[in-house]
Amino acid sequence: MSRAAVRLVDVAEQAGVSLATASRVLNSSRPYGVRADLRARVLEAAEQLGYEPNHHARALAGSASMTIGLVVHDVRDAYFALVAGAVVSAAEEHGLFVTIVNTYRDPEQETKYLRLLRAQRPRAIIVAGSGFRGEAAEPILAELKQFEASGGVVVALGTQHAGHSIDVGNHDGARRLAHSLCDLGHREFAVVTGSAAMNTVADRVEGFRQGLSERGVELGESAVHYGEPTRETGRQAAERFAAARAAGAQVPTCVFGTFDLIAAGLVGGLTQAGIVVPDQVSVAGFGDVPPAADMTPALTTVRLPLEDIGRRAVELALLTEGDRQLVTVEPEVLLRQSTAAPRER
Amino acid sequence: MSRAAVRLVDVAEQAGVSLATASRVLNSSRPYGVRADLRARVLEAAEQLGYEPNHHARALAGSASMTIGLVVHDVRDAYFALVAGAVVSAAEEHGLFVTIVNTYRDPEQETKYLRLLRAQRPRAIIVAGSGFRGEAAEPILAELKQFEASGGVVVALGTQHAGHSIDVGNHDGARRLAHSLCDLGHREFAVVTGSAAMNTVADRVEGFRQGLSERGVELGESAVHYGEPTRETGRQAAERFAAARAAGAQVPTCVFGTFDLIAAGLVGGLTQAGIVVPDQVSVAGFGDVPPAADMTPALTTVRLPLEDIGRRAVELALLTEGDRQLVTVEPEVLLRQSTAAPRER
DNA sequence: CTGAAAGCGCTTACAG
DNA sequence: CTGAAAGCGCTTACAG
Repeated sequence: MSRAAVRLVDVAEQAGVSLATASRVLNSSRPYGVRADLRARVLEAAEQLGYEPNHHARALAGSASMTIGLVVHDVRDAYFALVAGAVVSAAEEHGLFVTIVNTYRDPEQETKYLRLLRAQRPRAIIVAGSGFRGEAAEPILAELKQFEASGGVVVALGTQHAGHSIDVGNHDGARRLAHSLCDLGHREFAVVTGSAAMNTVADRVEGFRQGLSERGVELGESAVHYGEPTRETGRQAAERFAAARAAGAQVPTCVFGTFDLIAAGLVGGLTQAGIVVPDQVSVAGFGDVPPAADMTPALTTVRLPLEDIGRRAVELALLTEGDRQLVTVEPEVLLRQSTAAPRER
Repeated sequence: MSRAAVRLVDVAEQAGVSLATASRVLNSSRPYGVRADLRARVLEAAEQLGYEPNHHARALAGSASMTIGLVVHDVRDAYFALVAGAVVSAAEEHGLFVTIVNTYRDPEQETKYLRLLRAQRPRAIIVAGSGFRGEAAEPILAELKQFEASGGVVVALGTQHAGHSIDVGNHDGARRLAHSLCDLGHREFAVVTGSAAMNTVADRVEGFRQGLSERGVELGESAVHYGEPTRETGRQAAERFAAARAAGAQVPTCVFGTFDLIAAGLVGGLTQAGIVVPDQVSVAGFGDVPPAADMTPALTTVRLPLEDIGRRAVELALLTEGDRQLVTVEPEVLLRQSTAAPRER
């Protein structure tokens, strides 16, 4: 119960061996390093003293860092919470720790925290944010490159910043969803989505458009409504649809909210306006965030295999050499009660 | 673009000053430490080289660690995601990083990760789990004490393991909820909750019981149903109530699910069994987890001021001396559509 | 197989 | 105000 933490010297002393020997035992490097009796004495001493090696010293002395940096927009967001959970679980299996930073969808914050993260000298940085396009992405990319240049590994989810990347299935998932909806009989669609500057948004919209196109349906640019990835955006869009409908305008039979939250807002807004989902309009989301299955009606959506993604991300993070990898995963379309065949008119 | 990261010597060299001087400038300690021109040169060199100090070296050399350990049951859980988000935000404001570990509601895991966390030498450990009672808690407590003995600070949420603690309001929130429900006219209650071994459960049940008692209503032990904090537990309980009701048994007019998820299951199960909420039975939850407000009917629940809790936790984590603190926060009862005055019989 | 010693990148008394 | 030097707790060639 001394004021300071137990050090390796303390262990070595108690075991009656040199520092080097104690270190070798505790690092379980090669199997035949240390004589059995010495090994036993060291282990016992460590156990007895409750010794826990100082990671800082370890990292400084050259052994690989035990931490992984995880960059998300906000852990409070269900999607990122699931990603974070998967990464933390996978990391724990490898004895690694995960340090989380929130960037709040702000490129400047992202750059700043990436830089601060470098100071921690994590073994790898996993960028789970949706990334940005164009100019905003440049300083971020620069930070990532510098991290790589100093020996760190970068894993990007859903985008190809730098380093390894995992295609989480935004494009492919939206494409498959489009197929399913067309197969249900829909031909007139609208899309309500987040900011065009986000990769996630662009990927989902493009994937959806491609999927429709493969079924012979064109999605015009005017059918895509950009906003924030929030319930409110969905609700407002719903009100506009309802108004247009009341005014006798031609209205889509199916609306795709590219985030479950948007879709939830759409369902709420339409219902409130007296439009029955899915009888009059079908609504689909993306993400399969927990409440999606429990909404009324249960939300048709796309599930990304987040657990799988987390595991793969950590595996890539552990790679010490070799070429950049590009991993793909299989998204899954979940047809539930918020979509149905369109009514004849 | 050398292979290794930029070091302080590199900066000092480029600025033409000694290591010590460079260090002083970059640590912005006392304002009048270094001559202005030297200071400027150091700053410029650092900027130019993209220097970011090595935290490991810093920590080893004696400056306070920049990381906080956060122990949760599972970040995927909405409650913990919100807590984690709040802690990460607050930490970022102080330039600190948060390392998250998941314990999966398992005392052994918790002990293990607490121990591994010690190796990271974080400045503080915030234990956000609901904690355990009795024997299971002992090794956890021992780890925490050892961490404190070696100079770390411990902050416990919702329980008083060791170190500072924040009473997150489980007891008080449930107590206030009981008042509100009694004021609505209810006199017959049932409680559906998680495992009795969890502090959260015990606190909420006890608080609820006390609140009722203060309104002259007694809650018998047989009216409390223990299970898991899941939707399924709620659903099953609902089925039992429905069966009892169909059999003509006396049934409570109001059921309190001590977790929103349980309450959601209760509402779902009751509705499915043809019992209308709140007309026939009122249901209340606890937590105000995001979907709560958007359920149909919207769920009456208790909101804990998680943002506030996160901020206070980080403040306590930063305390370097002084007595243990016990912080209290103000939970809020949110009366929504899932509760109403009981129907006369 | 084992130990003495150098070195990782910083900070901080201690001299000047 | 500034610099040379010791030391933080480890790991790892290098000798033995």
